[in-house]
Amino acid sequence: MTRSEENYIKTIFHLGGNTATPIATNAIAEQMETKPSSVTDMAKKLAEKGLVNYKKYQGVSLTDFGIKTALSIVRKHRLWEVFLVEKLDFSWDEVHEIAEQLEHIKSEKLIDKIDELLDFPKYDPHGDPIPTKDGKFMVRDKQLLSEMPLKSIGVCVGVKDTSATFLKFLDKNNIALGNTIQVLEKEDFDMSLHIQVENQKLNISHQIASNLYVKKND
Amino acid sequence: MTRSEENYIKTIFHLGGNTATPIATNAIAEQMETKPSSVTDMAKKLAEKGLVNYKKYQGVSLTDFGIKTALSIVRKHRLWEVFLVEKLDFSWDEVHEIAEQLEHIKSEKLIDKIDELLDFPKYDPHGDPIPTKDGKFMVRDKQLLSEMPLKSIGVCVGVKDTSATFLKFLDKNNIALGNTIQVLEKEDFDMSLHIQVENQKLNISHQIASNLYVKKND
DNA sequence: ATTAAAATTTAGACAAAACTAAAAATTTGT
DNA sequence: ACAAATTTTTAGTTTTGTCTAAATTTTAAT
Repeated sequence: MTRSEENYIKTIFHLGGNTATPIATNAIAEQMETKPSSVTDMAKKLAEKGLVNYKKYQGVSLTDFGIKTALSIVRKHRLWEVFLVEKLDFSWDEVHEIAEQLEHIKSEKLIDKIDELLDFPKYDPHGDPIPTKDGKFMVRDKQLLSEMPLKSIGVCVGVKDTSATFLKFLDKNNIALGNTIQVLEKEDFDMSLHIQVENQKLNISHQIASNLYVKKND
Repeated sequence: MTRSEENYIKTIFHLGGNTATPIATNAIAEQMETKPSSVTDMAKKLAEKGLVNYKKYQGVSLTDFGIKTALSIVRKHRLWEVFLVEKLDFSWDEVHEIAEQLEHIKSEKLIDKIDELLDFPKYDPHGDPIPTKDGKFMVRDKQLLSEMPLKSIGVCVGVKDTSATFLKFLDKNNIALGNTIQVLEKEDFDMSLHIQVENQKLNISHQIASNLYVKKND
């Protein structure tokens, strides 16, 4: 697998191509900041190799083999992120770009050793689950903060947007994974929220709330 | 810098192109298992970028900038090797291939953090010096075991050949860096040596002896 | 049900990095 | 010194992954 092939597989996976729903050429192109025609070319190549299902004009979806491959790349990416944060003191907004490179390192043994060194973490620094060696991963029951009912209390368990700007915003406002969050008020006008994070009350926009995952207390 | 450019720079450095002596196109091609014509192409490109001195039919040598670049790659390679051995329990015969990939990861901060995590090692697992961030490195006063005078005693400080087969041979014979070695006898016929390594006496061929570096006791 | 708009594919081109085969320059042997 | 051998370069081709522009198919709207 070339680096480029791996990036396509990963993108299709993230766009949901692991289900039966095929992903549109355009959607892949947009996500990868490339042209639709390039996607078509690669779709043919990946179909040839048995990684994706592809029929002209019908979009692209991953085969079982493609999903297995995607999970292996995602596993590497997320384990490297944990490594960077836990062992090298990187902050959660710095690790994505570096992990984008490290995920392509070819050595089964290396990533298994990293996994072991980190004591087999289940989640990455952004709260995303890390697939195991055999491709299984925890699907945590979580919901967007924006969808939590009024007064409900939960624990912040992940972010949807992992861009440095969003993560830095959270840092600045002392919102971190593991924090307890309660929805105190919802503003009908702009859908902004008044929330309490640990001992601090603050207002956040709908856009912020719809990028934070919370596990509701039962 | 592309991965390919980096590999050329590194090869030229290892062939001694850091000195004023230019390296022959053929030598580079042979080392890299590529064709001389490919080397010519790349030489032009690297000269264009100010990394090498190149005049037709005159061979290739690194510019100051090229040397700086080479040292940065070598630094990364060797630090990753130490990391693999010290933190992930790889053996010294497994790390080269993986480090060949890791050395191309682009992040100054990453390699500096790895350096720090390892407590700024001076040598890699094969005894080769690790350049510092600013490109300086220790040149240890060492000599080949094959050139040691009879009866002299030294400490094993490095290997010339870093192939897995050679390193495994050393493991099998309990020869490791840091061991004290004495030359007990030299066989004129085949230049083989009778040596004592720590508490063990053994015979080694000239080929083995000429791939082991020793620091002579003063 | 057509037609307009949008999405997708095809065809042809390009850059990087490699190759082969042929040409040119350098080195070597006598 | 000069022919032969070797080394190096040039010229032209290939592969991978990308692009643009044009053609085609699908989707949406009236």
